[in-house]
Amino acid sequence: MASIGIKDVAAEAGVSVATVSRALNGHPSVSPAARERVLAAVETLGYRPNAVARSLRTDQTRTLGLVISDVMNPYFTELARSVEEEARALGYSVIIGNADERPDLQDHHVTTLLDRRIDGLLVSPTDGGSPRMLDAARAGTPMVFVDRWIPGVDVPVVRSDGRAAVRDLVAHLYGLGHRRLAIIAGPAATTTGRERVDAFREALGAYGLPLPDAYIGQGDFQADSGRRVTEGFLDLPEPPEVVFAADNLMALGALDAVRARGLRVPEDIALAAFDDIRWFVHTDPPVTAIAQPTGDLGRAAVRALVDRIGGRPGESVTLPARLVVRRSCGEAAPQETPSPSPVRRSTP
Amino acid sequence: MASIGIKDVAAEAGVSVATVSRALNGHPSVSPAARERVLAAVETLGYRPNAVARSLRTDQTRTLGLVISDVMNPYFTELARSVEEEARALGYSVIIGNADERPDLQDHHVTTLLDRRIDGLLVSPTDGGSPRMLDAARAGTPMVFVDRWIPGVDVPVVRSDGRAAVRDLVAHLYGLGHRRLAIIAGPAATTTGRERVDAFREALGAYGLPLPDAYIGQGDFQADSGRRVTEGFLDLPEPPEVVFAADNLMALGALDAVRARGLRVPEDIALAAFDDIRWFVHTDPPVTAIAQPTGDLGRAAVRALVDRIGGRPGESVTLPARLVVRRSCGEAAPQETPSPSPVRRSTP
DNA sequence: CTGAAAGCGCTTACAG
DNA sequence: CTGAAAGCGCTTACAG
Repeated sequence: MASIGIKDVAAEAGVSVATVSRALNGHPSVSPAARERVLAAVETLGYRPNAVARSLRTDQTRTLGLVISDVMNPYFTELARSVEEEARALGYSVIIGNADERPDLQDHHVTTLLDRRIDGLLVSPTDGGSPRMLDAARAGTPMVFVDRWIPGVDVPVVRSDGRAAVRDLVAHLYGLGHRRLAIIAGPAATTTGRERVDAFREALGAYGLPLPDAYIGQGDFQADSGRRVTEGFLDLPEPPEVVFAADNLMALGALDAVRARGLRVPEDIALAAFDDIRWFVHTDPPVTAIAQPTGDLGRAAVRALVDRIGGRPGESVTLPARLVVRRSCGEAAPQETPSPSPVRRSTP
Repeated sequence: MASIGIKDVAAEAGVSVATVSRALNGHPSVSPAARERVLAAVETLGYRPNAVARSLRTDQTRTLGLVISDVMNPYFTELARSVEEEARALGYSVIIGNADERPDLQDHHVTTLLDRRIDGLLVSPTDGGSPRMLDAARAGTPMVFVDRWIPGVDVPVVRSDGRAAVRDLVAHLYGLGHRRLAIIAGPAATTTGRERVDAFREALGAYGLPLPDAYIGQGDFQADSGRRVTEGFLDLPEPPEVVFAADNLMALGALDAVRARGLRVPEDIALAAFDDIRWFVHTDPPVTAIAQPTGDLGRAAVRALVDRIGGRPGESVTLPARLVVRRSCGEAAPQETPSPSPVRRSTP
């Protein structure tokens, strides 16, 4: 049952295991004849090198770890996908750890990944970081933060800046006549959780609008919290006219809550969300959202990490997000054509 | 820079590496005193065992490979999540390979996973299977198919049977007065691609309804194909009254196409989908769909695989899917309350 | 260009 | 209960 190894290949080809290894790794000093016999032996035996053994010997696994807050969030799903694509293009595999917004799970995955000796770690921290993660960063484990980061830790950060887009959003809302604006915030332990509130407050300030505590609902980036917070808003003596959800899942929850009360968007209450997803085009009504350049973020993060692994600096990247106006805040937006498809047929 | 190893711990604790290993692996024959000193040394040194070395030695990685057709498909995202959860509960990690419905990518991932010596492979095949995958199955690599499978390969299959739900769907559509029903099919190379068409045809047959070729559009389970096929349907001299998309992504594409033509669902054309997702509650209109017990599938698949790894048989499981009627096929369905939340507050 | 040999960090019979 | 030693499957100086 023992699977066939390099020794079997060597025997079959009539050379030493050293020569087999060299031939397989494209080492220059291998005679064409030897190389040919090795390749033939590999073929007839169906030999496949054992990556575990190779990793132990070379001290590199050609594997990247990606710890994200929540795979079920379409934003992170897309991020994970672009990370895997770029990694594959650069010759790496990626192992995803889903923290589910839980610090304990995040720590579990960081530990597991480190134990497996991944070459580098990409993380979108759920909190301020566990000791294990902080230690790893300090110890020099190649690491980069994506989307969210931990202040004070010397690690490149690849993220998008939503400030300008949030300003655009507030301008849009103000222009529509809305004055009582509320936000469903993400966890204060996350940078994105804090920043989106700050940006929102700042933008409101520019219009002389306040952001009272009652209009800041504490969510956790998951749908249930969006529902709960929205119910709270609706119970207020003076409910807000607009709810801005700091991510798309909480917007889903908000939609649930509004619908459960038999209310309508945007007639009874307007809704906007951070993170754009394809379904927002087809929701009732289509949801105004702030879109991040997700694929670019994932790719840039991988490049930065691979740079670090290679001993190069690894640059931090900040990309702008942009506002996509639809109908959930009132007033008809221009008809949106679905995103163009490469195989799009022109039909009459 | 060499990270600290078992030798360092042994030195610190004043014992041999064998004792350190035994203490750490909970081997019974270790004196309490020795165990204590080892644990203390581990603590002060911050030692973490090297999983790569351990795997080489024990010939097990405690890792499962999961090759799925498309992570961006919410159905598979949820499947992946439940797989990871159950695997973690059983002490395994999982590495996900995203085939993106491409046989070549699927093969890439199967190869990479096998090279890494995962203990078992979970796959939802994109096609009839590459030689590598078939060989692995034949060679006895613990393996189980989830959702899709390959006929003739002796591997347990964990999937859901949608036949009854498709019959319910057709009954629903027929009851609504629809007679011209079309389907956007998945790739014929996949079992689910074929089965859903068969089930649909069979159910139509029970009502004496035909399924003409013109009403079978060939999709690939991705959104663009849903759009393309739907455009084709709409261009027909006699377009169908209902479009049934064999997965949720193609339903998205169908929605795009219908909207781009300025038509409305269900007034101009009805829509139903295989695979239910949370957003279908909030789309315009809410989409009638067939829901699979996704989480149960993922968990059952992991259990079957772990059984195989342990030398046990590993049982095939078939779970029923069920129809969720909403408004996309016409006639108002009863108001749907969002799924109950554990933290749901009762509000006035 | 090629081979013998050491060694990566562990685990585990084998003795004691 | 404990240690010395072999060995998992590779890669890579070191000689030749």
